[in-house]
Amino acid sequence: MTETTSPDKPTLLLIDGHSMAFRAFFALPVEKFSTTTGQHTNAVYGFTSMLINLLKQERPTHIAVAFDLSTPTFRDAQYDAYKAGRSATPNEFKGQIDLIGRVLTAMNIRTVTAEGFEADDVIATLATQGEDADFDVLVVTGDRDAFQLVDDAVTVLYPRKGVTDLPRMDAAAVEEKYFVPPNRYPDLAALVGETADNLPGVPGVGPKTAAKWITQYDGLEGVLAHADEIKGKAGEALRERLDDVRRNRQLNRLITDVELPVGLDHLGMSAPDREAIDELFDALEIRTLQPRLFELFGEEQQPVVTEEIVPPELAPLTAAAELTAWLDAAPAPVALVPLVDGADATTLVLVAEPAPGQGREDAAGDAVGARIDLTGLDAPAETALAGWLGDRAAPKVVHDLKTVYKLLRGGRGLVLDGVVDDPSLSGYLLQPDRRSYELGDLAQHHLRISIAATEAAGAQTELDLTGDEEQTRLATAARNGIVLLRLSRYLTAELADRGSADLMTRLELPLAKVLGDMELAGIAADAAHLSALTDDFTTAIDAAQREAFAVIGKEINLGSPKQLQAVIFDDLGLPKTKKIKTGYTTDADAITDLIARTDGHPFLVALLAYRDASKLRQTVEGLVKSVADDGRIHTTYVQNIAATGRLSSMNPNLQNIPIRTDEGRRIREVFVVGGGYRTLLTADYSQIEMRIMAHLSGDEALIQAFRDGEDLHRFVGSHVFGVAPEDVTPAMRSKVKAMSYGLAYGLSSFGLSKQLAIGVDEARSLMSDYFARFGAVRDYLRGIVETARKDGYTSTIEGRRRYLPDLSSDNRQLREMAERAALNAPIQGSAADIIKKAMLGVDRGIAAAGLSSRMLLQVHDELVLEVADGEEEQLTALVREQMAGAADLSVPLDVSVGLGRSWHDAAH
DNA sequence: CTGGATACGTA
DNA sequence: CGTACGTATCCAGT
Repeated sequence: MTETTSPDKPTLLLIDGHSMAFRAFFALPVEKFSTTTGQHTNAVYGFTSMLINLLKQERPTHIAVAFDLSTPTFRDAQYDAYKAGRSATPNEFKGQIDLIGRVLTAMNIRTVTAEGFEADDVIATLATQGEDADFDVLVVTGDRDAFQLVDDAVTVLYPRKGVTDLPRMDAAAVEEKYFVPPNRYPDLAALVGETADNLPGVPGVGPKTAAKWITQYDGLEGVLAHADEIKGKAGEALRERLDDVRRNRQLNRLITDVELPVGLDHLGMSAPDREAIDELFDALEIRTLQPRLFELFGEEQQPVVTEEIVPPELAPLTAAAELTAWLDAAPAPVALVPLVDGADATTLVLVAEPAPGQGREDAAGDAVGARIDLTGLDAPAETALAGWLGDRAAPKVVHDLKTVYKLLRGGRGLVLDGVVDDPSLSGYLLQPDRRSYELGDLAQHHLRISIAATEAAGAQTELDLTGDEEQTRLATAARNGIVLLRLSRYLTAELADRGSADLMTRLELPLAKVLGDMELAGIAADAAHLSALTDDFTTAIDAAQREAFAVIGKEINLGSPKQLQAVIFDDLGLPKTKKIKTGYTTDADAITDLIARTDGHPFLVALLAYRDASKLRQTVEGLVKSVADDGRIHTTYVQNIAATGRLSSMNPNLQNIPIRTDEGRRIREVFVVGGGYRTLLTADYSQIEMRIMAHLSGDEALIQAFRDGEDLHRFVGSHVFGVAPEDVTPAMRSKVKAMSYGLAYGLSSFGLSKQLAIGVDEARSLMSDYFARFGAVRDYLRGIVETARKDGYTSTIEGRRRYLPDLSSDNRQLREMAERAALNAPIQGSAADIIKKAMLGVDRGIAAAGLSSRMLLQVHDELVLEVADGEEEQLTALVREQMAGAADLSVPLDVSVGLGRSWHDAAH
């Protein structure tokens, strides 16, 4: 495979990260490598590409990448001007080092640094350790000082040009090039000098002269001792520079005994974290490298522990006595994995294994498993099972609790309780920005094990399963059960370490069941009204379309931005709007602006009317499609999508039903009270985010305003504009309102000016007046970003974290995006915490009072409930109490409640 | 058929 | 050059 490494010896690959990244940076054109967000990636790409080549060619068994630290080294202490005179690091390079670090982490390659030392010293130390342990050692660096390490075991790969041409500098190659053996290379370098390190050598002395002297006097010491014997101009120059040469030699000696946090046994090669690589390479838009990398590590070479996980035999439990006996004997907690056929759970697979320390030392074989055929249980067994499932004192672990809960409750009326962990939720609390919480992804990421089937067992729906397939499904489920238990052990410990155990067990886990109930309930839809709306909107669409076509004298697809651009900017020759990737935007803001500038161009007016109507029809049609057989619409809430802690709603999304326009609001008439219930109730928090801001900032004026029940925007307006509250005009009020909300989003004066259609100067003075009056708000917002930058994350009032690594990015766009996210996350996230607590309170309150009313929808700051006959008053009081009492802030939480037969009518 | 880009609804 | 989402459509790529 390679010419110099022996196949029987382990190979240690050591890379000087900074040096090679820098080479890569200059080898590849920076303008050709950047992401859509403007992050330059040429060094990352070049470095990673080089690394993949090296892994392929050299097949190292061990690997490390050494980096310099920005802190001074002992060399700086010895020589003020060490490395001085280097031109400043190009801006485009900064930050790519961090990204390379992230690539290495994802590849499971250790990076090594040492305070007070350079990467070279780290490499020299590891190379020496490797050599002592009888490794073949390869050093990849653009720093010639490394030549001193070369010997029979150590070879330097020194870039000739770029980062792909890496000739092997073994002892013979060094000697051929520099006329001295490797161990004397630093002697030679001391005489010749090293520009890169700002170490001037002896003028007029090049490698040839230096080598001659070194050979003649047996090393640098000899040369210095006999300096006065050396004749000629070069000898004179040497005598004038003796101190420089001694200093050079002192500085270019690499340290081979640096104390390092890692040893060789930490540096074994392992496969990359596929998911992390995918995520990172996608983000960096260097996807072409993925196949090259994964080609190196064929699936079978991934660190698959599947075969090490021996799924336990599954004891078939049918009789009540068997069931109880098994459950009594199983160590806690029990992993619960349902097998699904269609939408119905047919079999439950139960797995348990003692935690390390809980059982025997060699606990590997102690896992136990059982399966329960749900279709073949007699009444006593059914009762025993139901008792255990509903026993909150019987600890269980499941993946995707809400789905399992619905499956059992909806399909078989079995109520699940006592779930102590769900990795799809604990994984989310640990890393709310992840995009997948599939069992396999989590296992790979957190446990470094790779399971082939990431789907919960039982995703298949084939009706006629052969026996073998059935066995496979059972074995997969059993294996997933084990993974579930181990994952849960890890995640639970991590959450506890962080102090977030309560957030998990007292908020998210119980909420999953509440959401499950809401999804099962759904909300009744008025079918007749839906079709009436479809007709109305269709009429409006047709009219608008006819009008638009009449103006331009031809028929186009009004839904095609491309065709719209051609008509608006070419045919009609109207002024250009904001530039976007595909030309000029035709979004509503821009069109509205154009209408103003063209004095109401009829095509544009018709276009907006068309857009409005078709958007509404589209929404209505979506709803029509999602009405279930029970005449109700069942949305799905996703508990682990929004990085701030909010819920999201999908299939259909009931959190974006129109309300702002009269026409749109009519869609809310579709959502009505269902049979057996009296009315709908809506309850929402007023200005919850502003109240949270007042609370978190501790701004006395703002807090007092809320306590006094003032009209918030009027109050703020009176302070900002310096007028009496009653003299605040509607225009002033709306400006202040926009600004107040904008602040929580990191709004800039530019953004404010654009939104309010005022000058940037006016926007800026508006903001400074605002902050002059509400200084604590400014201090708070500033503090959030500082703290987040320091800690790496933001926190909500319930301790929910969001990690924002981009806060320290040197890419301005990325960094500023992270800063705005940091401003918003604690506010939006705290609001999410509060309404989630309120939902739990309402749910428990309803149960405790024995009411029949139920919660149906959550829309971030609003709840919609279905009220049973005669429960209006009690429920109103209960909801108010629970929502208002969900947090103890320094301001009251105002809740407004409305009743009505439809969502529209219940608004207030 | 998939995915990016665009547009737009909500809090 | 305002956060957080989900969905529909068009269109160019596979």
